[in-house]
Amino acid sequence: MLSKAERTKQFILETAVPLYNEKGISGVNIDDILEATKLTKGCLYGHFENKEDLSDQVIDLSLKMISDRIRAAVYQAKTIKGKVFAFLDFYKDPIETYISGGCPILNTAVEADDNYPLIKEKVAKVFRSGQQELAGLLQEGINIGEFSDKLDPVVFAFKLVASVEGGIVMCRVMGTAKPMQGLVNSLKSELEQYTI
Amino acid sequence: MLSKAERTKQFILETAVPLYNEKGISGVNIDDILEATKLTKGCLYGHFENKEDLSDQVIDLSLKMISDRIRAAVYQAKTIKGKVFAFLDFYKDPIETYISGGCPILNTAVEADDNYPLIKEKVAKVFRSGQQELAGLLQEGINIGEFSDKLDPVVFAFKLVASVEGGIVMCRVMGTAKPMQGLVNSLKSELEQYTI
DNA sequence: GAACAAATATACTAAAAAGTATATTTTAAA
DNA sequence: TTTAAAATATACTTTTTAGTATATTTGTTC
Repeated sequence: MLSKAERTKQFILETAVPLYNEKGISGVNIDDILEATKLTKGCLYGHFENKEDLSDQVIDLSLKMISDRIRAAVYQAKTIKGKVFAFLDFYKDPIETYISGGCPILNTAVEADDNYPLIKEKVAKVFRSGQQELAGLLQEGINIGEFSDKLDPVVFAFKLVASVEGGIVMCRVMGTAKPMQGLVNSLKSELEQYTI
Repeated sequence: MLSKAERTKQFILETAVPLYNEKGISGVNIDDILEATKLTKGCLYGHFENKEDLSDQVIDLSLKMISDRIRAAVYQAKTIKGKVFAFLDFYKDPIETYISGGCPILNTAVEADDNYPLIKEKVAKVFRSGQQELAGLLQEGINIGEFSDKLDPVVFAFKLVASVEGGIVMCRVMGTAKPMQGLVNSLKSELEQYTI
């Protein structure tokens, strides 16, 4: 069983995750977190050195949560095509996202890019490994004869992730999930073209 | 000729544009701008009511600058296909962007989404009109027989913008422009498939 | 080129945010 | 169930940032 302190720390991190995703690292302040958790400064600073330490751990958790969740969704499907479709279906509704505020990978990428080199590198790792897994999946599909070898796994994997991530932000800001359906369908039928 | 004051105000706005694009609205502070412009508070507050007013006008300028620039690039090309390709080529290098820090439309979208409803609506307008223009272009291509009517202009326009915007962020954070080339080529050959 | 208005600089105050010292409460092991 | 250590709350200080009052300088119009 977790100790009281461990549970409190986890509670702070989990409560902070959506706040950070919505407001961004520099947009969140300690008082926001104290209000959301109903805890006090003394308590919070007992678990984290300073705001940077907190931010760092919150982002770690956000990236882990979303990565795990996407992997779980993909894992469910049986065929390669099914797995790719599951990935695409994951963000079917870009308005009500798993973590409130959109995709924490992209949100963090945008903010970390020119401001937080360490966090930037973490996000890069997530993108790289996600990319690699998707590309590996597509390559496997080619190997077992599910897809034509005309399909470039690396390029298509990037296209899948980039368009979904961009689509989420666009839908959110325009206040409609509809374009996402069209996008996902288009990407699915693009893959269908390579299906043997 | 512009008055001294008008020139100073414009200078402040133009100097602030890349700062806002890199650091985000809540990441920029007044002192950053004073340092970059070598001006003083008295001067800055002579031109802007407060930080919100400044932010608002900086974002307006950023969105206008990037929109104008993309339109100009697209305008150059003669054929419809050429125009779409020009759009895709615009962000060939996502590292060294027109306005330092990536695409201000997407960057602003991410931050404004849950925090600045007025700015969010401005970004939405930019996305909507950009979308509409691209879709209109594609529709025109279908009308004049340049593209097959199998092409869904609205869906493909969204796909173009979403994938490019997502691609920019991913490339920036991973520190490589390469995947963008593959993406752009893939989108170009996708359009080629619909070319008669 | 004087003179007045407009623009800008200086030096300050106010507010917001981060961080800390210490008191109090709670947990959990003896 | 007592007690010492750990966790949390309170009340503060420090730092950072925004904003303002006023002095000074600079443009521009006659």
